[in-house]
Amino acid sequence: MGRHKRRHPSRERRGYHHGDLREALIDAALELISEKGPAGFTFADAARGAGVSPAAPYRHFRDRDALMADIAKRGFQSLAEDLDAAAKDGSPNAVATVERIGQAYIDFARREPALFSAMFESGLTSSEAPEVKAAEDRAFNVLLQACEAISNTATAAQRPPPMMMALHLFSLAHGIAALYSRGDGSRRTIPMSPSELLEAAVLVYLDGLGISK
Amino acid sequence: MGRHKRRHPSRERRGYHHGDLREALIDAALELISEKGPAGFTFADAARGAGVSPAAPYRHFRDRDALMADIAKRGFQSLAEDLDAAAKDGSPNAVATVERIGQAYIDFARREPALFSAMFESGLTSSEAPEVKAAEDRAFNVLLQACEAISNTATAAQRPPPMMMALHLFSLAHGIAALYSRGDGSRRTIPMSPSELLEAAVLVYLDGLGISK
DNA sequence: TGTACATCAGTGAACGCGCGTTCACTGATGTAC
DNA sequence: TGTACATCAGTGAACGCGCGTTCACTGATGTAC
Repeated sequence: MGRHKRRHPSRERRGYHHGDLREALIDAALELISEKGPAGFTFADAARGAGVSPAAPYRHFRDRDALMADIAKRGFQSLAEDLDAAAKDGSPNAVATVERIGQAYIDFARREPALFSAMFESGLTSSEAPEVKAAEDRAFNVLLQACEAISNTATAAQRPPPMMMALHLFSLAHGIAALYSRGDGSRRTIPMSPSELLEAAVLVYLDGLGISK
Repeated sequence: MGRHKRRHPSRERRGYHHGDLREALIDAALELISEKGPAGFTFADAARGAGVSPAAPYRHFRDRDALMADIAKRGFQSLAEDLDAAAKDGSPNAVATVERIGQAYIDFARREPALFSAMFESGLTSSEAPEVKAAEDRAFNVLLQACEAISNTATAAQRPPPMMMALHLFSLAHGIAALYSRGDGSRRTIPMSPSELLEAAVLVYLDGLGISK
């Protein structure tokens, strides 16, 4: 795979020092997650993938869980950036903005299945990894703000609670992403594209709230 | 936890033969999954949990994956039964039926987090485990049939495609279940109950399709 | 009812293996003067 | 520019451990006659 961006794609290991082992370990771990799932690799595997001795990772991460937490945190940061870019991209109107955010969400799962499973299926709890939780909250808030914008433009009589809207849309996008969009072996096939499925769902949902383009 | 039903709760191991080791291994595995996630136990752990030697499980399962697949299959069978019971329970009208099916889905995730993660996050692919896929399809079809019933009662002009409806509602319920309802450490907290969240979402969605009670 | 035998479902010892982790070490790099 | 030294980021050997898996075995159970 190696589809995720590497910081130094052309840098080869030459000499005693690696140069950027931290990044190399993360890349190696993501590659292994792509192949065998979030539980499918060991600390020693990551070291091997980065071409260093099994003791080297301890210079950068306390243990395997710390490496996983770092990956999950980066995943949520990257997702937050994607959602934010979608939120700011053009914006003919608030409904289109919400649509784009949802599409960015399922697209992220398609492009980065290893990050996606590290974020949601690695068994980290938010109390163990508060930084991960913070990054996740940032991603959610992009959607929440878009929902607030919609709510504010609605007539007072039918103004939907933004938090509820955001939770509904987040759940919907997450469900489609996890079941039908993720770009790995656990994706289920359906007789339409995940993108079309999401688009239709969001339109129906917003229509149900009395909001239309 | 051991909250799942045991076949022989009172049967103690006494003597050379276990009596029902297959069930005991599954129970032990679910307990371990509850504690440490779907990747958090070994074949030997399951044997220990059932109180037998590490070689004993080989009489009943080819390997750890076979045990996991059996658990996932039972999970989907159990889910299908729950959804089916919800579909047949009372049914004042089709909308209420769909509501009950959704509630049964998130309730399953709450009650059986170990099964839920074994079903969706164990890394089994449908090609590796066709029986698991078949059981999952049975669960989905309960929802699909309820959607067909709704679609048939709608006026011809606004008759929604049942498959699309079912995929939307399944995704929504799955997203809420996975993020907010599951009864284990990876549940996120939100300022309302998952049940209320789902109820509101289904009502809004069906309203968007032009369907109301 | 008794006996001989087949089958089933366990045991427990053994094996090779790879893991996580530590340790004293050393090569490479940066910096003060 | 050169040199001495501190720090950094690796090595590689070692350890104890538990895993997956196999094997010949044996206790328990069922059945034919």
